[in-house]
Amino acid sequence: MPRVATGESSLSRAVRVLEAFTAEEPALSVSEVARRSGLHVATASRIVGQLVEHGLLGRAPDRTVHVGMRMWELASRAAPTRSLRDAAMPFLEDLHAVVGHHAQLAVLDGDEVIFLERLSARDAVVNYSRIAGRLPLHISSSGMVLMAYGPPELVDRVLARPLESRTPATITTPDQLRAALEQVRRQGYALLTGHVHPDAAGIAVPVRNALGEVVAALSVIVPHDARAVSAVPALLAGARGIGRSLG
Amino acid sequence: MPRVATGESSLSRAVRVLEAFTAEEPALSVSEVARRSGLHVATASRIVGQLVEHGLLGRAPDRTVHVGMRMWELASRAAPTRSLRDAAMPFLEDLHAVVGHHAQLAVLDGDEVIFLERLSARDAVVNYSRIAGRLPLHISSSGMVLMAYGPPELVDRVLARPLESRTPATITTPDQLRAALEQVRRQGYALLTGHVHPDAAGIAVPVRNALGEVVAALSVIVPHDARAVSAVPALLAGARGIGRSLG
DNA sequence: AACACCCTCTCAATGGACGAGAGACCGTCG
DNA sequence: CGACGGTCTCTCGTCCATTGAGAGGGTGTT
Repeated sequence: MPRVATGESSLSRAVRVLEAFTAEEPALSVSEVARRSGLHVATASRIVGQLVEHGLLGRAPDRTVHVGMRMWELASRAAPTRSLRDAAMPFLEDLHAVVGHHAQLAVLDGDEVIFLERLSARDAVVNYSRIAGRLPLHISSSGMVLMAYGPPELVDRVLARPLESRTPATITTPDQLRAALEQVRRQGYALLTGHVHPDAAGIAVPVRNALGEVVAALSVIVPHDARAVSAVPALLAGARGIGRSLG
Repeated sequence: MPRVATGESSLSRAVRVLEAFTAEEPALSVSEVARRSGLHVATASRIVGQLVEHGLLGRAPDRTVHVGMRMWELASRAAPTRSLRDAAMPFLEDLHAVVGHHAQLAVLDGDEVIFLERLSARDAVVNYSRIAGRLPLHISSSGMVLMAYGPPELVDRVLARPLESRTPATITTPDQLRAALEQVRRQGYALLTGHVHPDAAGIAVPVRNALGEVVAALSVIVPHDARAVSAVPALLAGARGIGRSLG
């Protein structure tokens, strides 16, 4: 198309532009967008201009660009997990009210957990997960549940790459992982203490639909102490409620 | 570009494809996408294919297409209203727990209300609003609040077009609207009974940031009876809390 | 078997997208 | 002040990605 052939569709470039925006830096200059997306500044400027026209991006008075309302609207109104979220919300609220701290709903996407919803108390322990945020499967209790009840080849894929370590407590060897998954299946829940953060414990249970398939993980993050495990019954009850609501 | 000139950017076509998906019909065939977006089937097929490759759309085993996880992820992780939603969530939960039925957070977008979040009880009265759904300003209590405290020209723009009517109680004349807005400003809250649905009452209050600017509306939908107005203090308290959290 | 869909591939033609460069603008520093 | 480094957008010639028609293969219904 230009002097230098690229062999790439113009739609890909637009997606690269959209991918430049993160939770940490939701507002970028055009130059910054160009840098992150690896596009020529003029190209980035043009694409950003078009996306702004369509409302997928928005432009602030200081000329910085951010994800637009329309983008959020299009993605949210027809989100693939809308029915799951709707079914889960009341139970997530109850769980949060009873257990406090963080209550979360997560699903499997690719070989990672993605968090659909999170309710947090103001004085809660630290939590690195965010809504629409991802974590490696072996780092989070939700991920352990999804792995334990997921397709067998999933574990193989996860083990095909080195297990990223975040804290000294992180599972790092295949044997540890397989043993931990076996324990999850035996217990019916996953309890990870200090795997994300030294002072936090994550507890997750599977959410099953009417067919008994595990479609999500319901979890809480609480302080790492002896009472942590007492959240399990509330989690199990919530997961059953969600499953029933899924119809 | 082809035999027939269009004068339209190819990115526009991709956006048209994305806009084909709605909350009512989140899964479409390629032909249906083509019909809704006004594109040639071959073109729709190609664009859908590309969007699926990038994860913005997903394809089910039955070949129908739906909005993809990645689309939701990109839109949600850097959503323009993320900080507002995060600040509001705890108060929305409390409000919902106390008042029951529906508790909602909405902002102004264009000349419409768009709902950012909604917590609903299982046995709640009907409610037509959805998350990422829109309503005309004069139809919802949230819209009335946003109009009452919004820029003056907003009311003019709304009145420039005929006021759509949903139920016999809907405000339909400019005089009614201006009087109602004046009342909202006097009272500090908007109470709409039977404007969305005969048996439902909507009550909304403004959410102000540290500068005193109205940035959102906090509202509840409750059964239309004498106790409805008793939700006002809880709403006002919640709105103040959200404003303080916005920092 | 005929029909009515559906989807994707191929194809030639062409117009929209490309990157370089220039110009406009801003704020800062010496 | 003027030079400078930074931003962003516009123009422009080149040219390849994009386009719609049509074909071909598939599926499900009549």
